[in-house]
Amino acid sequence: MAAKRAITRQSLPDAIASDLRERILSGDLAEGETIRQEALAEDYDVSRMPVREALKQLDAEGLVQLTNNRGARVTRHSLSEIGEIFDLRSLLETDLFRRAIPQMTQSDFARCEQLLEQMEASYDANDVSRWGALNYQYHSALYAAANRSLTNELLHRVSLQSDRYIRMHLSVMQQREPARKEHRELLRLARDGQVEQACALLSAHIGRTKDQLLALVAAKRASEEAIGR
Amino acid sequence: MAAKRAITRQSLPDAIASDLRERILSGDLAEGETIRQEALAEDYDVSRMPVREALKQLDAEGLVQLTNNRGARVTRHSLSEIGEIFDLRSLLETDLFRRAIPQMTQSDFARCEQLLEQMEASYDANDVSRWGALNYQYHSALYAAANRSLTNELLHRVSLQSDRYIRMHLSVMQQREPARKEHRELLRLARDGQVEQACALLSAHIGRTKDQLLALVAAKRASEEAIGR
DNA sequence: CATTTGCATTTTGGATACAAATATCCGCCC
DNA sequence: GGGCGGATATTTGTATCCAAAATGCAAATG
Repeated sequence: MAAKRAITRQSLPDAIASDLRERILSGDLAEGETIRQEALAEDYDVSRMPVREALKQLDAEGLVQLTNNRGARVTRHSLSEIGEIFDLRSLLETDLFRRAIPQMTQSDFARCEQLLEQMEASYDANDVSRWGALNYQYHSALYAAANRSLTNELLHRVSLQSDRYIRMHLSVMQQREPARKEHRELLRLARDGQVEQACALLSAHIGRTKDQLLALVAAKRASEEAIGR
Repeated sequence: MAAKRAITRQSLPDAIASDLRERILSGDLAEGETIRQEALAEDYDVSRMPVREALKQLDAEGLVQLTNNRGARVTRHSLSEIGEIFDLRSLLETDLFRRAIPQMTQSDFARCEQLLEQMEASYDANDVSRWGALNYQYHSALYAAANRSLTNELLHRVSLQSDRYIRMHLSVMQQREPARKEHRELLRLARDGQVEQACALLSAHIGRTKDQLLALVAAKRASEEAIGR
């Protein structure tokens, strides 16, 4: 069997969870879709047990919803929940950024710079999945100096959710140039130690993404609704 | 249709997870302690499988740490991490409170009032476990009007962690009267719609708890250290 | 003809059994 | 005498099997 790809260092449930996560984030598994354990087990050529643990993990991450004897569904967020996700990102990220800026060193700046370039490259190449990962890494690098592992972990969870919707619509988002500029500007303000301006820009950046995305998701759902009936 | 009389008896893993959670929060399972699946399975008179799922869930909640073939350990936070936990609470709770206050209705206030009384009663009765639950419920009730389920969920996770340390030291905390007053004051400010003052007080309240607790935990660890060597 | 009840199928939940991985301990070599 | 390596024992991870729960369908009854 191919696809087995000895990730042997990672436990089987974790490997499966990673793959499922990617499938959900990429939209391969759609919102609301029910997941049958047995089918997955067959797909991955393992028994249902590791699949169950993987699902449990994703449930904890909020990507799927596990009901008692009724299996797993890919979570579907309401528009207001999607908005909330971005508000949470804004809240957590500005807090991190505010703490990080005074602690940032040259190597932090260098790493951010590097990620920024990779991110722009992946964007130009239309590699959505890679862009999503890099976008998270870039934001993460901005906050690394804050040295706040728990907050970062929380942010990671939240970002997983927002990534789903960003990636779903990245191709049609008109934010190309503005976002690119904003990302650079964030770094510049951080270098200059302009804490409050930097946080304000970050907040605006996330807020703008939120507004754009909400409009796109709303439109998409409206059209799906229209087809559905 | 009358709201579906929730017969939803919780699944075995959930039940086990609840009990384990309580044991960890109450300090019955100490920090750093290793947990053996088989021992637990025997305790609860079930197979190891539901135990595994329960542990996985607690791992996701951050109460235990699961290493590959080396089993589970009760997580032990550094002092700075404990501080971070309280900072997170402060961040999330002020955000919720700020959003909630303008939306609060008479029934919200009434519910808060009621919980406040129960909380004080349980405190007087030295019922630490009950106090912990009520304290969370009270804070939760203050934020219910914000209608932010995801933020609440995140807060719940974070609060689980802080509860551990609060309950560990509640008996020796000298915050009895000040805290009681602050809790009442929070409600009064909310009633009066004094958003910023209320949030400032909330932040100060959590900050004070943090400082007190950090001192107590530091002292406890120092003495344990001294005995240990 | 509609509604309800019972049966069958499907799907998840849990237990036992077996395999893999890790830690421990003893003997051996340096 | 101390450190290293291998065998054993303990513990975790995975698979298969059986039981219980839910859904859908069909038949019977009003």
